[in-house]
Amino acid sequence: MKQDRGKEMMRELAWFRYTLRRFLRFSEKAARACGVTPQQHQLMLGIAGFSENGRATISELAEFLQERNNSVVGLVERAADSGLVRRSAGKTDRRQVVVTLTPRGEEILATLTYLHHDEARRLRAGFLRNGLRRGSGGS
Amino acid sequence: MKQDRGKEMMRELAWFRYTLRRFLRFSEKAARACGVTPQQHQLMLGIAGFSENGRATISELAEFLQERNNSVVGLVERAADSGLVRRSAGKTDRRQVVVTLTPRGEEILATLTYLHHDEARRLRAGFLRNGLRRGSGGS
DNA sequence: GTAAAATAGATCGCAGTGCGATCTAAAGAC
DNA sequence: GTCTTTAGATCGCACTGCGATCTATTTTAC
Repeated sequence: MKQDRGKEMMRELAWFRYTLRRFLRFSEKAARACGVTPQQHQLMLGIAGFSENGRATISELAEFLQERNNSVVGLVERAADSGLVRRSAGKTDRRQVVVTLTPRGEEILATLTYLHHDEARRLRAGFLRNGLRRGSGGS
Repeated sequence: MKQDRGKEMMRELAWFRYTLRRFLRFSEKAARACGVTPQQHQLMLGIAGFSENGRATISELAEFLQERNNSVVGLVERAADSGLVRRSAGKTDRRQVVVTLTPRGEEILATLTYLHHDEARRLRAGFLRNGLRRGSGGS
């Protein structure tokens, strides 16, 4: 019946989101344990892992974080105040602001990356195992 | 060198989180397009997909949403005001509050579930393809 | 049985944070 | 040169999740 089909989709999605949230809580907790906010952690990850050379503009970070431009401005400012990142004017385009990590930021990010790697792998392995069984519910 | 190993982990994690965020934004946008907040959507998903029989307590929903008890109380109240869910006292344990979906809530959730299914499947397939290549870096 | 401890929610005020609207400055179009 | 576009910055606001605290019910201890 159609009801069961929809019900099965909901169970699948619910499990998926629940697993996702548990991972995100783990991540937040890890960040705070390292003395930074979760947002600051993601900001640093964007600088080091999303851009090519470890330098990112506000707009690039906004894309990575899927946030509005102005939200990132404030985030970067607070991270700079905390000594995690550094801001410098762009060379070719002086409108741009290039954000890089400080040594302290690099150190904290390295720790967090190490902490996250296993957990993220587990998460994805879980998705692989349980998430793509198309057998349940018949074709 | 160890630096490259850490860098590779960061790129992997950054890509992972970026993909995740894009999915979450998609989900939020879909929810709002259906006239509910993203939180209300997740609440409804918890009621229908996390519990066994379509009835969930505040505590169960708090576990599903990975939030504090009191946060869920407010969320449920607003969802009830919007006519999405209904609250009733527990039979066996009168401390408990059992939350169920209204017909309108069911309808909206069904629409959202349908919208999400393909997207979630794509997401997980992407994780499967790109996320688990352990070849890079060898072992 | 009754008293104490534990549990499920509810209430209150607060802080963080992301957003819309608006503004400035630099770059590009013509 | 002027006009338009783009990259950020500034401001106030609204939402929402949390900690602390409180009430009501259930369970445990005796």
